[in-house]
Amino acid sequence: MPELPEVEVVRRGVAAHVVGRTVSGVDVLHPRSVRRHVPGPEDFATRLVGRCLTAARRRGKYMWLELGGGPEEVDAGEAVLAHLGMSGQLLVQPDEAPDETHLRVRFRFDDGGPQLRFVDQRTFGGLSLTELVSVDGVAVPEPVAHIAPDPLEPVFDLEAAVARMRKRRTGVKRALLDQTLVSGIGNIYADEALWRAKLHWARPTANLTRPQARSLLGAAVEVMQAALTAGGTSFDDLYVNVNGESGYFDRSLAVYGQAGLPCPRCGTAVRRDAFMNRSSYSCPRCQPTPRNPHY
DNA sequence: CCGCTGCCCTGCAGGC
DNA sequence: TGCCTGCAGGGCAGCG
Repeated sequence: MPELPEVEVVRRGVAAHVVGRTVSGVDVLHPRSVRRHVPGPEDFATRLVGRCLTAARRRGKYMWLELGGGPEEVDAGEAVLAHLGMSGQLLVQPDEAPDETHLRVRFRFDDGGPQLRFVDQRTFGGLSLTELVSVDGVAVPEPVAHIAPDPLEPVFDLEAAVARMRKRRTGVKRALLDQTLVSGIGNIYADEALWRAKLHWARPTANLTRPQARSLLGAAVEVMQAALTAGGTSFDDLYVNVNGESGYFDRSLAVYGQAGLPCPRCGTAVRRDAFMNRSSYSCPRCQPTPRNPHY
C-alpha cells in the first residue's frame, strides 16, 4: 500500500521518535514478518538488544534504521530493514497501549519510553537485520542494492532515468512500476503521473519522445512531493503515520480510485481498466488509447 | 537478458 | 444472516 510519500512520512516519524534510543528488547509475535531474516526470529531479536538506532533512511519504498552500539567490527555497518508491503505500519506507542490486532514485532527501549511496533495485517511486509553495502557511493542494505535511486534522492539523475526508460520495450506503466528503473512509484502515483503527463498506461516506452518521458518522470516527482506535503494518501486507517494519523492527499487524486467521476481537467468520466491483476485509472479523453498499446 | 503470470496473506464490500 | 467472489497501496520466484 504505501508508496514513497507514505514511507517517507513514516521515516520522518521514526527519525523524530526513535533515533538515538537503545533497544532493550524485541518481541517477534509472528515469524512471517521476519522471514527475510534467514537466521530466524530468535537471532533477529537477540542481536538487536543493546544496539542504538542511529539514523532512519529510505530508498524508494524501503526504509532502514542504522545501528550503533554493537561489536566494533559491525558498528555502523548494519541496519534494521523494513518494507511495509501492502499493509505494514510502524507505530510509536506507549507501553500500556493494548496490542494491536495485527501486531507482529515490538521494540522496547532502555529509556522506558514508547515502543516501536510493526503492525501488518497481510504480512506482505517485513523486517530483517542486514548489512550495508556501498552502491555508487551511497550506503544501502544489501537487499536494496538492486533497486534504483528514488526521485527525492540527491543522486537521482532524471536524464539517466529518461534514457533508460526509452530503451525499454514495454508499456510505460510497467516501466514506472519497475523499481530497478526508478524506485518509490506504486499504483497510485503511476496513474496520477500518467494523467498529469496525458499519457495512456499502455503507451509503449520505445516510442516515447524524450520530452514525453521527461514530462512523465517530472510529473511523478511533483505528485509525490505534493503527496508528501499532505502527509501521504490514506483511503482508510491502513496507512497512518507513526502516531496513527492519516494523510489527506486522497482528496487531491485526479484519477486513482475515481472511476465514473469527472476528470478534473476535461470532465470526461474516469475509466478503470484491469492491468497486471490490478487496476489502472485514466481519462479516456486526456489519455487516449495508443494505436499500438503494449499491455 | 527480459517480460510476464501466479502467488504470498487478511479483510472488506457487494451480489445473491 | 451468510456464503461467495473480487479487490486492495507490493514484490518475488519461476517460467518462457
